[in-house]
Amino acid sequence: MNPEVHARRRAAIVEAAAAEFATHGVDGTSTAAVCRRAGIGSGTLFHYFATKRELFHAVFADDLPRTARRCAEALAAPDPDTGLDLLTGHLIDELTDPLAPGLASAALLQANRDPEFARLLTALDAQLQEALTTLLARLAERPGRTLPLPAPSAARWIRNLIDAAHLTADAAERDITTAELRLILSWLTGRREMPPGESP
Amino acid sequence: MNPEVHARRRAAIVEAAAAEFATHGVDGTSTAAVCRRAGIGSGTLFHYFATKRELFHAVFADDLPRTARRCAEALAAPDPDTGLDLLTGHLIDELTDPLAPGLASAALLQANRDPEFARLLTALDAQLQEALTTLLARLAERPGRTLPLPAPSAARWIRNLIDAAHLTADAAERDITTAELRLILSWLTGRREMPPGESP
DNA sequence: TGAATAATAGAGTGGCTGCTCTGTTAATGT
DNA sequence: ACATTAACAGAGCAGCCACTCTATTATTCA
Repeated sequence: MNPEVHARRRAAIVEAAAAEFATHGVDGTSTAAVCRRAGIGSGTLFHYFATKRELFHAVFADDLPRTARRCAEALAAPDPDTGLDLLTGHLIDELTDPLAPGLASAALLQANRDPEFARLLTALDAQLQEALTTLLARLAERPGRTLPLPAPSAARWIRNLIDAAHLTADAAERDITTAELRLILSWLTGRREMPPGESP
Repeated sequence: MNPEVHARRRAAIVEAAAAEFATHGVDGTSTAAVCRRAGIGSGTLFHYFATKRELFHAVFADDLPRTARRCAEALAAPDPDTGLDLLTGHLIDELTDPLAPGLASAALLQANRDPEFARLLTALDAQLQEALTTLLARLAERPGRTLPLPAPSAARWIRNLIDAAHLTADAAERDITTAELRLILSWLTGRREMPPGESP
């Protein structure tokens, strides 16, 4: 089969699986449910993925190259502040994905008992951590700019904060949440002025 | 049977269940595994709890009165800062529980599909949210004390941050994490000075 | 064209699960 | 002492699950 077609069909299965995993968790999702949502037979599912576990991994593994590209773009920005805004902007945009909270909690649970999956998550986190740390270190070198925490710690808390926002994502209050999140991030990155449009 | 004995045996089962749920999740935990760990037969388990779901609820429901007591103590403190330290201190102490990350992620997943459990978690969160908001509002009334966020928002971010710390709890870096957490909390509560023992 | 392989469907299977049922022992109240 | 109820064990059951097997159709390529 044309490899492009193969990739597209595989991606469609992964998408259906992501929706099921997000709402029912890994163990709560039956392969039959994924097949129904994807409109395929079970034989087809196991033709593309050897096990349910491998299917779950695929949901997250597909994010690796995208994250890498975003990190590279942010690091290539002329200004570290611009790069940070770019990177955190992407992360905040992902808060609008209604599947995000469910997937995040399913992933955390799986990481507790699936070392291979834990390594996958670690790789994803490490990409972000490294890019954020580099950008923050560039900021800290600027005269008159001091960070309240060392660059690696600040980077970790930026990730923590965004993870936390994911977990409490409430559609009704998302605008407030993201505005406050930006305010806290501006403190973490040592900015004196308020973000544009804010006047508390 | 003596009701005290009944309560003690019930608690022992809940404890065994918590350990299983934390490491394998709700769906990944079989009632047989809980029975083995608790050293009882399946008949006994279902004599104390009608369903597995009810058993899982019990793991968290037992925290309700304890949280209520702590909130009352914090609100009764003479100084809002002292009350906040008391409350956040308890929350930070819970980071040392090795079961916490697993239970937290299991709870998040369950809240997605079990409305009754979601209500239970909401009740737990509401207790904390209310107490924190009250204490922060008292702080904001003080002359010369300004909070970077409104009291309810600040309260929510305090909970968010601690939840996030739970999820990323790493035994090796816990001291660093809690120290940094305290620093961020001192900013969120509008304190000017650094926490004692810190000199960045 | 024809052979080889990929793609797909879906019935079937062995194993596990939550829970029930029955029987037995211990505690309690009168 | 005795009746009643609580506490407990564990065999058994109906249902579900991940995955396999077989058969059929589509695609590729020499």
